[in-house]
Amino acid sequence: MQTLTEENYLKAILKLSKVDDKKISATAIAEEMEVNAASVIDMLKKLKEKELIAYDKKSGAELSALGNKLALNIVRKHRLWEVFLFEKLKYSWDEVHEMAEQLEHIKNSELANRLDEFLGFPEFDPHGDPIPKANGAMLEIPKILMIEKKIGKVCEVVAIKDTSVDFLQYLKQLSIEIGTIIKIENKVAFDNSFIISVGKVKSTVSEKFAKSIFVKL
Amino acid sequence: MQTLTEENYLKAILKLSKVDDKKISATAIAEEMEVNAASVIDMLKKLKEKELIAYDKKSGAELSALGNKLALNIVRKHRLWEVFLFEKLKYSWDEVHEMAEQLEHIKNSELANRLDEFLGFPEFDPHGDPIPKANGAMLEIPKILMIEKKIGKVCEVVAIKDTSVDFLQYLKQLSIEIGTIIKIENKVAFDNSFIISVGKVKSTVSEKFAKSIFVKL
DNA sequence: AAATAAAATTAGATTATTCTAATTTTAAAA
DNA sequence: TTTTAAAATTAGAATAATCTAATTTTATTT
Repeated sequence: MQTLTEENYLKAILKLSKVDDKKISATAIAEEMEVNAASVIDMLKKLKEKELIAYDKKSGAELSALGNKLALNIVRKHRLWEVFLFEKLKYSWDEVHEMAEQLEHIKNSELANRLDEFLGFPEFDPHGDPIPKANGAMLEIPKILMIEKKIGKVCEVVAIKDTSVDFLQYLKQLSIEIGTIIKIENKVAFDNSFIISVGKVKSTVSEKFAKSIFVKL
Repeated sequence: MQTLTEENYLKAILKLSKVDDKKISATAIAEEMEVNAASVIDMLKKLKEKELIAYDKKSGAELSALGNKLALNIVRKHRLWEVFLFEKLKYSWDEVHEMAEQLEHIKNSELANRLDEFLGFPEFDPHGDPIPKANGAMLEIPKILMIEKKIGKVCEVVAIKDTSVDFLQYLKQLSIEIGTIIKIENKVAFDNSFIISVGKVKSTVSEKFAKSIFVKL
């Protein structure tokens, strides 16, 4: 059985392993989790002891088969709870993450599956991220960052890369949600900002914005 | 903000305050929570510091107005989550308590009310215990222990006093749940056991059993 | 290769909660 | 009232997770 803290480390390592192929250093984990690198080293030792990860300073941290399974299951629970909060309790998408961070650690071997069934086996969470199945399978849909889209293209929002409350609230203000159709009206060469239209409303958004949102390929 | 542990102490003190008018001693709390009395003393100091309880060895522990409110809210969340697990996720009543012990500590100011609304404002949890309202009000229905009922009486189960997994599973086996009608067929003077019938099935149950189940007054 | 920067690690301290093993208080019984 | 038992308390240690402040390794630049 893992503690809540161990689970959070496993989740962070899983997350970092998806970003790119860079080695997962203690420093990277420390930054991701906003803790001190010294704390990370201690925990990596512990997780290695428990055979949930492999770790040496040369190649960094890597989840073992078991560690990967556990981490995926936490992500599964996190995203299922998000769907519950969003669909059933009518929370907005900028509110669900924080609660799901707590709910994902509730222990019961059947809970994820019961919740999954109750929710009608959803494929995606409210931010468009795929929900891992019980066996760890995850449906990935072809998507690219909005920044890759050319001027004049019309695209559909399928996922949000930056799920911070600030960004999600900004999106809500712009009436952008999963499924929204956005047209790339123009790009400003000066600062790489984008002029987009959502319905009949035109807005100018930053380069950072265009890198934070996924659209259908 | 209270830690999970502090919340559990408050809950225990609330529970003990309902049992009878005996003073709530450190020892009583230690027994209820299955921890060492020394640990209890430390925590009582802390809760007193935070003005969540009053405590001195002479009169024991007592919840402050704030402490009472917090404790009631935990009970409220516990029982609402139990209803969710029972009604929506189809867990059986002997399974819900343990998960609700975890879920009751999820932090979000609106959560209890959202859950309450989603569940249709239930009055009782799966064990027949009343669910405190947002303002702390709690509907108590007139009930007595089955042991008080005379031979020949027919009574309706309205709540379970002993909600241990062992007892709940035993009840499930006897097809007894909230709302079940039980007839007191006879009592055995020798050991105070009860001969009861549930539907067409007669069973003999112990005195302990008859003291562990509430029926409508 | 020497200098510098970045990353990893160790040592030692801190906080929250718990424990055991005394010790002190209080209450109950003889 | 002395004795005994129960309850409360203190002191000191343990565990999990964290931190700061070195120190050591490794990598990068000149």
